[in-house]
Amino acid sequence: MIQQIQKDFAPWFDKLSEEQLLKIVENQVSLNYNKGEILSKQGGFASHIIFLSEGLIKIYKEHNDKNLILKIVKPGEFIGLSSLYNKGIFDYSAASIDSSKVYSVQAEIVKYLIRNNSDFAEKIIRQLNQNTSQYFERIMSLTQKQLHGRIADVILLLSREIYESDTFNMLLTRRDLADFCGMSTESAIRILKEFHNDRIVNIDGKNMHVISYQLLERLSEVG
Amino acid sequence: MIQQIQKDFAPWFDKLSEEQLLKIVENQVSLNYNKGEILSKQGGFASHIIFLSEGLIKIYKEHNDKNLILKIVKPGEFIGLSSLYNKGIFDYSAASIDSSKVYSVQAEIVKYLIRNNSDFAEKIIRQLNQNTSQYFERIMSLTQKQLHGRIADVILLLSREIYESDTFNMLLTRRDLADFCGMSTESAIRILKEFHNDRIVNIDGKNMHVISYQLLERLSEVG
DNA sequence: GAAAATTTATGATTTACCTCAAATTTAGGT
DNA sequence: ACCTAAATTTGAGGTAAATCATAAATTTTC
Repeated sequence: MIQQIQKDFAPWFDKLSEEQLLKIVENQVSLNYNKGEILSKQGGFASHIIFLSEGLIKIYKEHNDKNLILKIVKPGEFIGLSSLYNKGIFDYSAASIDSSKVYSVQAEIVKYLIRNNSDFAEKIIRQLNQNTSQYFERIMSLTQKQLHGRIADVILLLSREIYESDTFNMLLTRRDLADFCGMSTESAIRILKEFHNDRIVNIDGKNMHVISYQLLERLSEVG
Repeated sequence: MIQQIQKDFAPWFDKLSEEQLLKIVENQVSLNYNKGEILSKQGGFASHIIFLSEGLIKIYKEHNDKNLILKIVKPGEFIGLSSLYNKGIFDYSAASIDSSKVYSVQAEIVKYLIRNNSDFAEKIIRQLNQNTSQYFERIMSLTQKQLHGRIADVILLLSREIYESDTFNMLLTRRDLADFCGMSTESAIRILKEFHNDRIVNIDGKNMHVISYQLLERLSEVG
């Protein structure tokens, strides 16, 4: 059990003491989620930090029936870090896109580690800043680019950051894609088809193959 | 000198050792900026963290001739924290809205403090998460609300967070306001005038007086 | 394996907002 | 105080994208 956690968490916890590692093991629970299941709800108590071991999670904000997907989280990342010290309330919801395996660790333990292990604290700050940098990119994409640029951005993100391949099953529905890009589902569908017809990507259902990164980048650049 | 810094930075540095405080004093420089002057440029080296002592700063991203103001920073906050550990590059620009006084501290010193003072590290994380929470609100405002809701949001922000009064000189130009709300300058002007005519706010040049928070909140809510 | 529900798809219509243009006011520099 | 540049304002026209409507295809459920 300890070995498994050490392995999954490796880059995060390699500098922990035996005692600190034990504290985690004792205050953690392993959970499995099916596709579509909700891990946390916006406004709910953020008593735990979730570490994603396998699968794919979307974190999103809800506003007047419409959702905006803030981030797609892949294995090796924490979910809920930004709720630490933040009134103990999640300010977003999280749902499983694929069947996922997570470790749920008590937030107090993470705070304890931050206080007692400077290496860990530094890693947390590093991660938070990486997230912020991503959020800035998202803000620019969502507010300064029109539909084509935004769809180009999400395809580039999926290919490079999430699946790390030019061919992948994106799992996300057209609606998810639209919610990620801040547009209507119909618009997302139309532009995907356009990209397909223009031989920028090859799309069959949820299977996607990037034909021209160059064109996608160009679309991303011009907005 | 030390006294002045201790006073200005008080909530941040109250738990520092004499040695740590001295390290800051020795690796810091005090600077004054006039209205309109640029403190840091997107893409430039983030070798320093800026602590705002007096004045008002806007941090913004540049994209194809258009700016998006990410945040208005008021005294007591750091600028550039999110660039720590991040390739040493600022991912946004910062400019003085009012004449401002800042302390510029070497980033390495801040990293040193994070490593050697867990209380400080915790405060940094707390601040970063507070910022992130604000950015989430911004994302929702910018992407899910239409013009009226966004202008309502910025007025509420200025009144409650920045100037903490129902009557204030907002200093920001109409263009700044538009850049904050992700809309054209003309649209910002039109909606401000509309709010004025509808007796939601009283506007005379850059002087603003909030008449009805209730209506602003309602506009913010419905988007 | 049929029924129900969700997702994907496409066309027509509407609209919120941008862009352009041109006038007026305000601010900044010598 | 004057001159120039920048900021503010208003109107008209254009358009990107949302919404609405409806249908087909796919997935989920029992």
